[in-house]
Amino acid sequence: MSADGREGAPAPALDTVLGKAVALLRAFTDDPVLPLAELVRRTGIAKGSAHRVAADLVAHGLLDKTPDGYRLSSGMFELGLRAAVERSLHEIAMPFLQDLYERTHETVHLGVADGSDVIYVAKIGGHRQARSPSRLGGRMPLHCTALGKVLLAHAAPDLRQRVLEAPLERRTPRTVVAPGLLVRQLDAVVETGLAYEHEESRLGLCCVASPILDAHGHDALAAISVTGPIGRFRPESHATAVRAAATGISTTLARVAGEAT
Amino acid sequence: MSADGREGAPAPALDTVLGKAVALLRAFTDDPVLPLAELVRRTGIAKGSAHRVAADLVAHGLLDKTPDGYRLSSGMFELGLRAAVERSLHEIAMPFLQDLYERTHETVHLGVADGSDVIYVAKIGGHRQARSPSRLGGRMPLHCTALGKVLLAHAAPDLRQRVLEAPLERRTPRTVVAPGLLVRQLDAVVETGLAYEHEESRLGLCCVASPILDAHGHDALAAISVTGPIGRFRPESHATAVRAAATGISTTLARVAGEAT
DNA sequence: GGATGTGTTCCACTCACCGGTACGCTCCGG
DNA sequence: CCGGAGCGTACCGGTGAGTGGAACACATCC
Repeated sequence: MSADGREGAPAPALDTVLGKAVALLRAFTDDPVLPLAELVRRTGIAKGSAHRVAADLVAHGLLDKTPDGYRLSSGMFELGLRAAVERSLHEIAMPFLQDLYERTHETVHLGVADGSDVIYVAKIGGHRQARSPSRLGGRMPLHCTALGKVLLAHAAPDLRQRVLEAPLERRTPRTVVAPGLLVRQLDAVVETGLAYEHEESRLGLCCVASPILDAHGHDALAAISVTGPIGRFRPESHATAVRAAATGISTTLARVAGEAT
Repeated sequence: MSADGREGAPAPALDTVLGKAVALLRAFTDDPVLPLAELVRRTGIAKGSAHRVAADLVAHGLLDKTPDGYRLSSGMFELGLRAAVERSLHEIAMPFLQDLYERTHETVHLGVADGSDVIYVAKIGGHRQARSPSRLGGRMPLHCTALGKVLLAHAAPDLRQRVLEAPLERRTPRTVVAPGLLVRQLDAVVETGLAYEHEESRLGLCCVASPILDAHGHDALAAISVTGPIGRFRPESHATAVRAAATGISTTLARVAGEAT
């Protein structure tokens, strides 16, 4: 990561044990295994403390200790999967994503917005899947993926504005970095219920996405997309299928949960 | 040696902040949202402390506070998905599970052993899926599922012995609760690389499973299964497909990671 | 050989954490 | 209308868990 725009971490707060613990857990972004020194560097916790807290986390089964560092344990994995909102979304969406995959045989994504990023909640792909930069639980900037553009288009006005005002990071030569162009695209997304991406996050990849809306049809709870290599994959030809799946999930979700939000 | 120490009863240790925090997080087993009083009841933490720690967890983005209680947040979900081992297993296995689903159109599971339970790491199912008792991140006893029997059959001798010595919980009239019979089944599993379940965890459901073995072909890192309703689903007819997928995952896994455990 | 990066242990200070106690609230049945 | 039960929240003095700097042991690499 570089200079980040992390909204999900409002306050590090390492003056308390809990703060340190969370900071340590949050330090695992891309690299799967981190040595103690790297943890100290990323979190700014004193070496002695980091050592002890990390050991405690291992004792509690949230971290594993390996010969060359620490890593998030399977206990952590298990805990995360119990998260209520994401789980019900996941369960309801899965059959639809499944259908979509069978129809297209390309990589299918389910993502939610967090801050100015999209988080990948589910990913379905076969052996010949396009080498997409997405990982389960991973993040990508909103503005450079189809999934993100859908979420951004339906986002609260202040988030949309904040993203547009900040400099748009260029991921590839084709990434949309002109705010004006992006705004026009977003408006089109709201209009059509579809967003496209042409090699804007990774060269060789393109993508269609559609929003999963709440019961009122206003806010986007999540979004789904289909991704494929630029050669064999024509996003337009799967647009209707993606949109159909998205509305299917939306209505099912609305039917199941008439109470939460 | 990978023989882990994780017991079915994870030591809470609530004499430290971190212990309390973990205890609170671990309290979320089945119910998605728990009121403070219930948390106090389950963990045994003093009300005052529970209140404060829970509030801290909310501040750190690991819990959400709703009108009627707390729940694991999406931040927790995100964190969990970053767990190294499970993620790479998940990513590698996914295409194979996908194939399996397309071939069978029945519910496909990927699970790992933890203590005397199996934890479901992945679950693929369509709209018409059998109402299985499994949930993503959920647990079931090893002895009453096909997935569990596979894992148990390849488990370290002491775990196997420990499970067999303890009384085997009866889930349905057909659950195998006789240790002698279970031993014979487990031996057959090692022999054939396949385990079956006939309405042993839930009436109306049956299941085939096969192990994902490590590079040496001894220990089971995980297992996969196909589950279907007793009426239309004949587990034997999918046995070879399941086993083929399992060995496919095993070899791919061995090829990718020659270093980690 | 020193210089640099690690992980680990030790220990006296101190402030974050503790939990009993008390208060306000909403829902009950009487 | 009122008591009581169960809930969430707030307060606060005492104290021991947590702190982090310093010192140590071990691998590398010039």
